[in-house]
Amino acid sequence: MAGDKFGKGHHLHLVDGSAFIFRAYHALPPLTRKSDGLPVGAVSGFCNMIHKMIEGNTGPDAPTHAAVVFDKGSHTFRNDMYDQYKANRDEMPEDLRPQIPLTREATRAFNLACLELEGYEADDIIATLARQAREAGGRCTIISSDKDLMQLVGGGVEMLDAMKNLRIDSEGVEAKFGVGPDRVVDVQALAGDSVDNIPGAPGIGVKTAALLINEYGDLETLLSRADEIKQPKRRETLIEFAEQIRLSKRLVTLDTETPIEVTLEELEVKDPEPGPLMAFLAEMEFRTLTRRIAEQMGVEAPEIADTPAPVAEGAPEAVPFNHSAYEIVRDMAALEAWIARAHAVGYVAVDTETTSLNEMTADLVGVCLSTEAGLACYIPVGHREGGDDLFGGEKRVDGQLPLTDVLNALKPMLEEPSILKIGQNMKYDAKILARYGVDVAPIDDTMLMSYAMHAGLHGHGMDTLSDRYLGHQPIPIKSLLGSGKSQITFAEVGIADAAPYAAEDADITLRLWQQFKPALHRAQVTTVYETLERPLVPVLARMEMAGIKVDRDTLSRMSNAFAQKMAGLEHEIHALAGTPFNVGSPKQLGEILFDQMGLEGGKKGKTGAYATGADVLEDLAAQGHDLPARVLDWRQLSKLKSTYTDALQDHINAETGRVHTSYSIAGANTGRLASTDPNLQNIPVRTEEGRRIREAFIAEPGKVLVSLDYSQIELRILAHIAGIDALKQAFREGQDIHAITASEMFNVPLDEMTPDVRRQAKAINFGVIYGISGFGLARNLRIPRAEAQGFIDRYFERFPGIRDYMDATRDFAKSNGYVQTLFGRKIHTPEINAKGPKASFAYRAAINAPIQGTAADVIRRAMIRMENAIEGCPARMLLQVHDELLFEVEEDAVDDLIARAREVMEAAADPAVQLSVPLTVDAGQGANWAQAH
DNA sequence: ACGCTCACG
DNA sequence: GACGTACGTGAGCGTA
Repeated sequence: MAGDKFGKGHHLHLVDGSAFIFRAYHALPPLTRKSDGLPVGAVSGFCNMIHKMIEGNTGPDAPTHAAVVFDKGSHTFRNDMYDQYKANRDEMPEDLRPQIPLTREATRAFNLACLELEGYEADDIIATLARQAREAGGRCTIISSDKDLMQLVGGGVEMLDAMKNLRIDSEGVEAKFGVGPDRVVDVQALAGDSVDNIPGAPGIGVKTAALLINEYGDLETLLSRADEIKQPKRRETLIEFAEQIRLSKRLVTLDTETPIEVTLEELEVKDPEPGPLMAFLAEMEFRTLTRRIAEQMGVEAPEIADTPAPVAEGAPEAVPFNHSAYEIVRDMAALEAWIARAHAVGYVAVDTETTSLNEMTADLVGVCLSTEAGLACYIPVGHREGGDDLFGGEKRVDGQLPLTDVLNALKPMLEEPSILKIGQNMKYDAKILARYGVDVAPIDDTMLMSYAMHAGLHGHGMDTLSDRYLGHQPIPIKSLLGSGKSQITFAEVGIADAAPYAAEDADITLRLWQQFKPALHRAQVTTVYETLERPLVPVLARMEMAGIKVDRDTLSRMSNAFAQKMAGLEHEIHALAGTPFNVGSPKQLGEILFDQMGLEGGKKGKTGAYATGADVLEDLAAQGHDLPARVLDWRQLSKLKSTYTDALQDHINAETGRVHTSYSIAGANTGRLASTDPNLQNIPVRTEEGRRIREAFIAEPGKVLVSLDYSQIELRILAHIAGIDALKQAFREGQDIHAITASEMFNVPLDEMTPDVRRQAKAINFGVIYGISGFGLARNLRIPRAEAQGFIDRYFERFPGIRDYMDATRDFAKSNGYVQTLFGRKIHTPEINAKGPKASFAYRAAINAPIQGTAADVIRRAMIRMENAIEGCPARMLLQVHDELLFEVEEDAVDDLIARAREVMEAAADPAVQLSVPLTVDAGQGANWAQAH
């Protein structure tokens, strides 16, 4: 019979592989491979199920042909029909994702045909093959319990629930749906399916649907005669939702004509070959299964090492760096070859070279790709002759492909969902390419991988990472561009010099990725990377590109006013000093105050200069000295003018009229973002004079700025983490948290609370978040140290949970070298076991990091979900200021935006973390940021 | 390049 | 018992 055409007497088994995987994943604990921590629980379960199935395939029902069928990709033709199809499905768990390709390998290792088809679900392939088997006169058994497949039963096709070992034939289907297999889709179309998000007819379930179909024969007859139905509700539903029901039917109906390129004859059952199967099982390190199958096959089980592989930190690279091996791409054939390489391996490291570090204005000069360690190319597109002539007519260097040709060729690859684009600080490259109409996705980012694994240990720039993890020092960019005044742009660097530098960056990035990818699992920060780092990249890129409108005239007027006031103050200060000096020089000011004028309390810092900080000057001013008081005023104005009203004007983009900040994702150790060029996270707000600078941040005509900020988020997180019932209750009841603290500490009833007592309690609450010390609190409250210590003692007495939290956090940091946020972010504290003041710093940072970091995680989650949540609302998210999000919204959509954004922010911890305190969000709106805040 | 000062959360 | 401190950032300025 072997080799015969499939037909009578043959029996095809079709396994719903994707269902196997999910069942295996959920049934088993999260096993990991011992040598490197790769998650393999689902693969293990999958192999056991396949093995068990093969073992049981004896006797008259044994298959002559078989295949395991998988879903491929998440987008199918059904999504084109209905964008909500399966839209309520959760994302695939992060530790399952890397196991998916391994299950394909497992299938092949068992010598089973492995089928999948882009754009189709496994069910469609199964439907197609089952139809072919039936038409050929053979039998077919579908190994699955998915009711969506029941429409295929009949005419020699049956289903088998492998778990319950239950065969389902036409009668079984009728028992389940109340109709025969041929009418299953009609019933499903009416009943809908919440799991797959099939809408169906509202209020009609399987029972009613079967009743109706049995009465009218089929769905179309039912719908055309819907007006005959007696029950008014039912009648109206069927008439009103007729189209939705028809759509549902199309969604549940399986495609029996998928273009699968395999013949039934090719699916003939073959015995597993010991070689490849043993090799795969051993590679997965499945000890028990390897031994058992080896015994059954009568072969020797391969040896599986029992020790974790050594961590290759700082190990020398396997492939040496060879700059002359990099290719300069100068023709389309070479470019196409590189694109083909990316398609072949499914990933590619990408790096762009540009004329400046400002992504909003930089021009593309070249693109680098790497698909393999040591193998990289440079594609020059924007090199120009240096030293432009008198007419400014810079000439394009010869030997470069036209920019548009290169972009047209690269765009499909850079946007191809099945090719992973790897970058170091990919937000930069993505923004550059976005300006050339390329939407890079999906991405991985070695900087963010390092941040997830190594926050607190070292920086995450390419040079640091290359040195540390590849033992290689990259070519310094300075050697190409020079520095200072004579610095040139990358466009002016000769292609021959540029290529090794540029291609090397892609090579390094790829090598780092190869090393970091498995290390991410070992460090158990995959979820942090996948949910808190990587998805933030496109969100921030869009915020930065949106920018915020800043009114130059407002700033300019303020600058002039500040300049006038400063001149007056400067005059007074010089008069008071009796001599002109540079008020902006702390050194000169210190000498004037403490040497010349002989004021008390001059303290020199480590550089030998007097300290003249605001606290020092305030003390002197409080003693009645005018000069330091004037200097304080002058300094405030000077700060506002130079840092804000002047500098901000230089950041207004000529094309957009807006200011585009850049957020560093891996800048702050705790998970907070940092804003640079310019920093829009420290625009003044605390003093009235400074606050007015926010009036220059405005909405476009017809739009409004809306600010939403978390109320007391860090204290709420502290109350949750440390489990302080009194504080948690106060938050639940929406009470004044500082007043409650004061009341508890000083035994003052709430209605007798004075502002001063409340202020002290507030300082203590914040002190706790910062890793409180008597010295620090004393300085902040300007009270004697002993008194401050007394406050702290009383606070710990009243809220012993705080002390427990601090002790537990310190102990954890000491034994693990890091602390964690509620979402699993790790912040390393390498100096916690040092001696001296360093340890004190590390201790306080360790106390603070889980609280600040958890708050940072929360708002990151909100930002990542925000774009979906406000879709359709004419609004854009512009800025993040740690606990605040600023939006620009069309006037008539303000209330809608506030409602939606608030909902996302308040629920941002769910479902990963169930906070025992509510998160609440305050909202404001106005024509400018001062009003909105 | 580095420290000081000060803006924010 | 002494040490030197509130946590996390970035920018502009003066000084070396």
